[in-house]
Amino acid sequence: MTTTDGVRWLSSDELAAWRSFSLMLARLPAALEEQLQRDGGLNFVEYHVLAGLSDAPDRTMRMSGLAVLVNSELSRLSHLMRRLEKRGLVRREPDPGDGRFTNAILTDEGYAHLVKLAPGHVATVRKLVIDALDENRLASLHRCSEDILGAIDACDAE
Amino acid sequence: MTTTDGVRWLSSDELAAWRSFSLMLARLPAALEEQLQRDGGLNFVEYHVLAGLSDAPDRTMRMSGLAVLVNSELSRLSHLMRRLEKRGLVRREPDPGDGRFTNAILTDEGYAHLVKLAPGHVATVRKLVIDALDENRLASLHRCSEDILGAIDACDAE
DNA sequence: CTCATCTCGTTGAAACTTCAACTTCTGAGG
DNA sequence: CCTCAGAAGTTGAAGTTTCAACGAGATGAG
Repeated sequence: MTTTDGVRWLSSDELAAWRSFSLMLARLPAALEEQLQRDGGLNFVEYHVLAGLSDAPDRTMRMSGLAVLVNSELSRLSHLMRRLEKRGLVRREPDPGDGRFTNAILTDEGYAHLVKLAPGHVATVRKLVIDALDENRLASLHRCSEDILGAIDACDAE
Repeated sequence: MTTTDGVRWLSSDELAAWRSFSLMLARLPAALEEQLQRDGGLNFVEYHVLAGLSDAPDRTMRMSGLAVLVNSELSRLSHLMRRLEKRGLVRREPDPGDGRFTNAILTDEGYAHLVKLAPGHVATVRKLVIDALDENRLASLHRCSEDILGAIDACDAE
C-alpha cells in the first residue's frame, strides 16, 4: 500500500480515527485537570504524587521512585515538590540509611486534602471515561492502551 | 454499586483499564513530540499549526480559527506564532477587509519545512498507533474517542 | 455622529517545565 | 585509606504556557 512517493499515508478511515483520537488526547487531560484545579488547586501530576504517596508504606517514597510512578523527570518533580512543600502537603527528608536518597512524605494535611479531593476526581473519571463506554469497549480501550504502550516501548528500545 | 461512603469507586477491572489508559495518555503525546522535536524542532501544536495552514485556501487562516483547530487558547497561539514568525515559518497580517482579524499565513519556507517533516510524523503515528492495532480495534478506539469527546462536551454544557 | 459594547488579538507577569550545570553521597578499585 | 565513577537530587536560567489586563476595530442604539 505504498503510494508513489514511498510514504504510506493514512486511509480515510485511519485518518478519521486518528483525528478523533488525537483530539481526545488533547481534550481529556485538560478536562480532568480542570476539575482537579477547580476543586483542589492541583494539576494531574500533583494529584498523582499525593495519591502515590498515600498508597505507599508510611506514606513515604523516594523521589526517584515517585518520578517513575508519575512518569515525570526528577527535575520537574523536585520543583513541583518544593511548591507542594510550601503548601504543607508534603515534606522531604534525606533517607537516614543512605544519604543519596531523598524521601518524600505525605503530611496529614496532604492526606486530608487528597481524601477531600478523591471522590470528585473518581466521579469525573467515571463520567468522562468509564461510564461513557460500555463494558466491552472499556475492555477494548484497555487493550488498545496496552498495545500502544508496547509500541512505544518497542520504539524506545530502537 | 454504591459503597458505604456514597462514592462509586472503580472496580478492579475498571481501575486496571484506567491505569493503563491514563499512562498511555501521558506517554503517547511525549513520544510523538519527541519525534517532531528531534526531526523538525517543533512541538505537537506547532506542527498542527503548520499542517492546518497548509490545508487552508491560500495557506491562510484567521488566528481565532487556527486556535479552535489546534485546540488551544488565543494567547498561547499568539506567543507561539511570534516564535514561528521569528523562524520565518509563518507570517501574520491584519485582515484587509476587517481589521479586527489577523490572518496567519504559511510561508514557502514553512511549507517546505512541513513537507520535509510530514513523512516521518505519519510513520511515527503508524508505528505507535495505527499499525499497533488491528482494524477492529482501531475502529473501536475511534468510537471510544467519540464517546469520550461527547461526554466532555456534555459535561462542559453542564 | 458618538457612545457603549463586543470580539479579536496582543502583551507582560506569574507559574510551570526543560535543560544543563553542579553538589552530595556511596561503593568499587587501587 | 584514597580517589574516582556513578546515581540521586537540587538549582538557576531559559523556554513555554497561563492568566489577567489591555488596545483596537467593528457594530448597533440613541
